[in-house]
Amino acid sequence: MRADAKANRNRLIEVAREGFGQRGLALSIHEIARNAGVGVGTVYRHFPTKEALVEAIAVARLTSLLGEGQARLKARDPGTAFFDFLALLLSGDGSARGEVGRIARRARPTLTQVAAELRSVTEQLLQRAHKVAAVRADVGIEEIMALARCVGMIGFAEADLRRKVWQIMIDGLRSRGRRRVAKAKKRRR
Amino acid sequence: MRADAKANRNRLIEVAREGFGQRGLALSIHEIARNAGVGVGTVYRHFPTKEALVEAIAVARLTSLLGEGQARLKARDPGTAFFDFLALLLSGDGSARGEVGRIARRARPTLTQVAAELRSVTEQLLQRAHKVAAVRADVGIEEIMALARCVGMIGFAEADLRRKVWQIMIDGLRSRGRRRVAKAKKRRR
Amino acid sequence: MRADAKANRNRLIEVAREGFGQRGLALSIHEIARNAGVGVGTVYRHFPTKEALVEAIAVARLTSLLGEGQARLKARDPGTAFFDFLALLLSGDGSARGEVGRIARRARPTLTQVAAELRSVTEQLLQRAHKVAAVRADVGIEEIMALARCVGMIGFAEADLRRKVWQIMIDGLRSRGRRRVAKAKKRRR
Amino acid sequence: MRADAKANRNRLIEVAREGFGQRGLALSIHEIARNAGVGVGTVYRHFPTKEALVEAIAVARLTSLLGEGQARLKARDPGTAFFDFLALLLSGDGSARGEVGRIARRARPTLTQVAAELRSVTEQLLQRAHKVAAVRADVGIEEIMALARCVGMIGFAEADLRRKVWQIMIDGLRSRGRRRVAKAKKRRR
DNA sequence: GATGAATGAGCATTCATTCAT
DNA sequence: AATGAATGAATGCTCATTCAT
Repeated sequence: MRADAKANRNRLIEVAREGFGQRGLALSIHEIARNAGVGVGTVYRHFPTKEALVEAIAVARLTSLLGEGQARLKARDPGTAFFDFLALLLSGDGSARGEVGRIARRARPTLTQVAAELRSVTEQLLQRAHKVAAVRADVGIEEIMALARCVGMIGFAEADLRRKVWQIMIDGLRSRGRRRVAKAKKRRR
Repeated sequence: MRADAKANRNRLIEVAREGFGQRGLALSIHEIARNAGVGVGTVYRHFPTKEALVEAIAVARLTSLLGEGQARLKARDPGTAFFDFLALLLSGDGSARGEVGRIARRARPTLTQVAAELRSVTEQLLQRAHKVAAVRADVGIEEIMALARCVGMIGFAEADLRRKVWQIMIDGLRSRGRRRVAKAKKRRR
Repeated sequence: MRADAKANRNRLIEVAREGFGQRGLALSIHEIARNAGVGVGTVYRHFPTKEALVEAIAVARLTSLLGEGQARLKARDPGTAFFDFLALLLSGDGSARGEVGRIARRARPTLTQVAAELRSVTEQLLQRAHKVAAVRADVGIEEIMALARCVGMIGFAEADLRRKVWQIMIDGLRSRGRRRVAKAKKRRR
Repeated sequence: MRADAKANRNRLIEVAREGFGQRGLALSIHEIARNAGVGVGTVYRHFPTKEALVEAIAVARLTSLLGEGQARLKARDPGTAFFDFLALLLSGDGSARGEVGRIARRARPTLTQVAAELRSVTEQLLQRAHKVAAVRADVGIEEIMALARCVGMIGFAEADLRRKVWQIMIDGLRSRGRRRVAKAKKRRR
């Protein structure tokens, strides 16, 4: 039954992530339970409070991003590595949006820890990209994190908006020589 | 009496806008009433539902922006006019954030109407700026509106994040010749 | 409508007192509301938490006892005055029983204040009774309050038990000369 | 395996008795299970419902008292025997308090049976004490049982109150000749 | 017009109980 | 026999909305 429980837990995180992405924190635990096909008690067995569930979602997402980032630290082309990773960073589904994000950002040891590591990896990727002049020289880690958080606030239902903003941002970050190429690609879309 | 009622209405919009900006939709009508110094009944006299109040806030904000935009249509320098207006567009206080924005965006005739007009004015300003090459040629009205909505989602409490993102965006929109200047200014900050 | 509200408040205290007396803290606010013929919201309008309602009940009861005690301070016969008052003190309906009492006794300014005054009045009545040797000399205020609290824990549904214990206690408190008379009366029952 | 099960059962009764004494019926089965170092399922294997557990606790306690009482039926000094037994009767830990007692008192064959036997033994001890005039003549079995139940309602956390009331009661029950001695002892405390 | 008392649906959370492993 | 995951009814409490004054 361990396996079943684990499956339930993952199912819940998945269902809740989608739900929060679409409807924000207003989504009730009852509805999450219904969508996941379990009773409310099961949700509470896995996550003692709604906030704990939100945190679990955030930790899962950041941990996954962290893995992706670390994998790219050894890539041949630092520019590609950075921009590919950035695409992932900006591809959130809005589950971090608004109040959800605010809760998630309340000092929660695990989350804070993972967030710090993620930032660190991002910074390393950025520095490597800077070295080959793939990124505008005047853009630092602060700017990158700010953009990521900003885009993260765009909701699930607005995938189009998200993609557009994200394209503009990435495009704006490339250093000039590169940008021309990027624009060319974009035009061809 | 009319004057009193009108004053109450404006007072309510103002108080509610601030409140929603800081605390999101979780802010209750009771608290809004208390902060405005009236009874709940009075809030409901002016706005039949909470959503109606949210819409009124959005309409008030967009109407004000619309006025600012129209005034800038006759400006001498289309570049300055556009970027000044953009600054206003991006200076929201986060009252459109998250759930608030979602409600406001539900098809509501008045709001839709004002939003369309605002978009039209913005487009005109953008075109005028394009003519003098003040803005990157590959940026269209869609991109501008997307950026504005995205930044609008950043909450009140995160003014710093907002300013940073906004600076990066505006900077990224200038056409190359101009940008150098902008960057120079920014560096000196 | 002030009057209606006041009536509702009193009705609620009355209904809740009876209910808690019979069923203890397990009685839900929903049931109290139903018994009082109002919605739950109305209960919460008058008492912000369940504990506040419990406190209100206790304060009402102690305040009433306080009045009775003060009125008896000027009585001609201190013995009769004391024992009559004691009868009131011991006539609680069990609403202070068990957990209810424990909550009520948690440091709550108003309640603590009234309780202190009640104790003071009881002490004065006891001292006056001591002067005419109506009460056993070795019984102090501590003993009286202990007995009162103890009897207060007997539930509503056990009025018989309450009366019996109470009779034994009062009887045991009289000084010897008096007791004989009391016993005689009791025998005649 | 039988032995294990038996040990578990006793462990549960012990743990639950303590817990209920301190926290009342609010104590959950989960916590009892945790404190006893078993799973909830094991609790339910031994006691089909929470009420059954409460009853088992009461039966255990009364059975133990019954044994003590029977042992004292042959004592040389009926007065000492009676008052010693009374001390045990009044020394409950409050696990019968409030709601717990109410549940236990709901007609439950086993419990009712044991309670009747306990009452019978107590009555015999009382009668023997009456014969040597150790107890006030006007006190019957009803009074004794009433006092015992009353004191039993005083909670664990209020050991002082319990001891005080208990002292007063026992003191009040002695016949006059004896009481003087008792009082003397008490004074010396 | 304004007020605030009343309403009750809805929410997060708890916990006795069941049952697959 | 024991375990603990799952269930869902029930509870305290909030809040948008209505309506008598």
